[in-house]
Amino acid sequence: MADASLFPTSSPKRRVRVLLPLPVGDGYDYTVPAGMRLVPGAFVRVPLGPRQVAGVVWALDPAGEVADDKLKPITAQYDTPPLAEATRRFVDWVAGYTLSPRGTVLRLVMRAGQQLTPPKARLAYRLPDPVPPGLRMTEARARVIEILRRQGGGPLVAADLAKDADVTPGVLKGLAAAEGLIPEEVARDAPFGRPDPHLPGRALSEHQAAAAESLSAAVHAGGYRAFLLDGVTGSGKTEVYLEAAAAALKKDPDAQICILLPEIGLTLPFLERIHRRFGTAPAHWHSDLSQGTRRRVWRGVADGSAKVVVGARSALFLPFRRLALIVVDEEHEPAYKQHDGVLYQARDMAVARAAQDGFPVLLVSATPSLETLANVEEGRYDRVALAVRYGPARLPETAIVDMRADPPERGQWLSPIAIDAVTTCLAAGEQVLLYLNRRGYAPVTLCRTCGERMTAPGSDTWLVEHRYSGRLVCHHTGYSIPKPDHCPHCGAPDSLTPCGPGVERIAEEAAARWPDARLAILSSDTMTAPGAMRQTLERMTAGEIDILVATQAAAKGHNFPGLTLVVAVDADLGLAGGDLRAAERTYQTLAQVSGRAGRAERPGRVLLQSYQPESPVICALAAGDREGFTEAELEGRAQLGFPPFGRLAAVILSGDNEARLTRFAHDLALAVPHAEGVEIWGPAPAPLYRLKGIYRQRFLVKTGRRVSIQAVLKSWLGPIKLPSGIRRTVDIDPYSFT
DNA sequence: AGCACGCCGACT
DNA sequence: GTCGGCGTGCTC
Repeated sequence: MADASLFPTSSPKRRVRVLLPLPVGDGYDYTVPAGMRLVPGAFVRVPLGPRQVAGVVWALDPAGEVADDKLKPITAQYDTPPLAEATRRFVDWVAGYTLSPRGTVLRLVMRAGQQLTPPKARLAYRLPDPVPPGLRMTEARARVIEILRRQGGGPLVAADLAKDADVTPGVLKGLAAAEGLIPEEVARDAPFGRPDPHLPGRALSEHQAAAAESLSAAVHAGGYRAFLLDGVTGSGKTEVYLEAAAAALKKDPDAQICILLPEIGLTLPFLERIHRRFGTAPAHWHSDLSQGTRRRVWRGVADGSAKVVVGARSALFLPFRRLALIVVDEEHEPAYKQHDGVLYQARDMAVARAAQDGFPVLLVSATPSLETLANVEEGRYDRVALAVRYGPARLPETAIVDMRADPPERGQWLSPIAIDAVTTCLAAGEQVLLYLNRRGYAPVTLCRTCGERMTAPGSDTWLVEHRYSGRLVCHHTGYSIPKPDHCPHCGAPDSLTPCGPGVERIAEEAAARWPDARLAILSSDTMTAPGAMRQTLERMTAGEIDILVATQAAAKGHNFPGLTLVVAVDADLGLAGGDLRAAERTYQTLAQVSGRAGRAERPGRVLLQSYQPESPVICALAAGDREGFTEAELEGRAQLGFPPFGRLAAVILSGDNEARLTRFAHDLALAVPHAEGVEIWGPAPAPLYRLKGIYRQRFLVKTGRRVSIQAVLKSWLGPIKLPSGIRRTVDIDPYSFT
């Protein structure tokens, strides 16, 4: 028998649970190599099959079912600060709520993966203190030392220092050799500035000051509270919530603040506004940042040096250390709903995060969502109202044009009343916005000879004519073809006819009617060049455009001082279709578009062209009666038990084999649970039943508000194995139903 | 998510 | 006879 002392009994290896940013659920167990000290939240590199992946230590000494001898050791630990406990708890909660594997939620936090490797170090120089007295001085050396002095002694990156002092790198090397400079490696990334909450903000109106005061008080008191900051366009909501952010920073200089915006709201002017308020540029985050910026922001948030973070919905999943306030601007925007991967509603997740961590959350909108209004009514959220427009601007006057009584000429879309209004407006040298939320020339193309409706191959989607590019385009699949001369179905020549209007067609009509007016189209697809959209918006602001024909790309947050007339070409658009939120969304969009008119001294005018002028949405808009509209909508939803009075989830099954898909959907229907407060409808063909050769069947699940819809779904779907070739997605709180 | 293993069509 | 298509399944 061997001497035991030669073979030291290895103490049982320590085991940790590592969550990986992969759809492998709860992660795997690994052993900890000797000498490695780990805390929960530590970022580590681990072997996974043949490769190495980054993950996060989720638990120390987990109760592991996997045998010890199967465990591999952790490869290395990253220098990144550990993921804060609050952020880990948030990942767990989101996974549970959205019924997604934890790993996929962690993937949202870890993003591209390269954040973990520190940026390349660069050579920098610092001034010794004191500067050695015997140092031989030259003019060049004096300039170098002067620049460093002004920067508090450095360190400054060598390349920048040489450029600023107008010296060659040799001068720096020589100085360093003479010990007049101390070389140092610094991280390449520019550090984030410390925001100064004490800078004077913009002067606030009485209303703004009062609102800012109540929000700041809540921030100061600490603890969870949800607010709706409710005010019409132009009432100065941004200034108010920036004061709340300042209050959070005054209370705790290490606090972090997350300001969420729809992607489209992340404009340079907005960022500059925040820069001015805090004296330093905020960190900003969205889906197509460059790799380097992404890493800089991610690391800045992780180490706590980025204090004010402005970003699109995914910013909510940054690795915050000390989140103290979340602002969700334009909270009603459907853009907060994530549509692939983990399906989440960022606004709702933000509220959950605030509740978990115990800090305030501000939802901001001129046209709040019904969910939020219901929460206000039931006392869960506090409403802070900003009723009065800041400055000289006034609310526009809104009128309905009954298109049945005042129809446009055949083949045209502007009614005589609207035409008169535009003509008058142009004569006065003022600007007009013709709003139609439809890209392209015509939404439908059909053959006059055989009646064939042009669709994308393998899909039920229509091809939209774009005259601008001379193509027929599918807005859902991206498919596009040059517009054919002959009907592809019956071969008849010159038989394809555009049906209905898009912005291009309205622009054509306007150009013919007002040939002298300067006209521009604003929609996402006429703006292919980067910056083209911004350029058009700037020209509009500068008064270089008389008539802007625009989709909702123009609806958001821009200020056009010369704009006095908005015509909603088809105010009914969006009301059709069985979408639960159609009316709400129509109301919000049209209200936002209306808000574009008359922001300057002149009062604005809004014309809503409608074929159903008695519909509640149109009437409420014309009367400016948000309360009335809200009441009616909420009443309708309450009767149906729809959100916010019940919970809703969609289960979508998809696959390329139609028969097998349908069969499986019916099998699933047989297993539907029958329980109090649970209703499941389906299967039914989902909207866009066939898309790129993939068929989709849908179930809708509705439960009472007290029922855990997640538990219902788990017990129903959990035991049923998915056959191959069929995919299943579960969407809690579905928005578009598509 | 990767990556390997595994079972059926067109080719050096 | 192989090369390779991507369906299926596994990674502590």
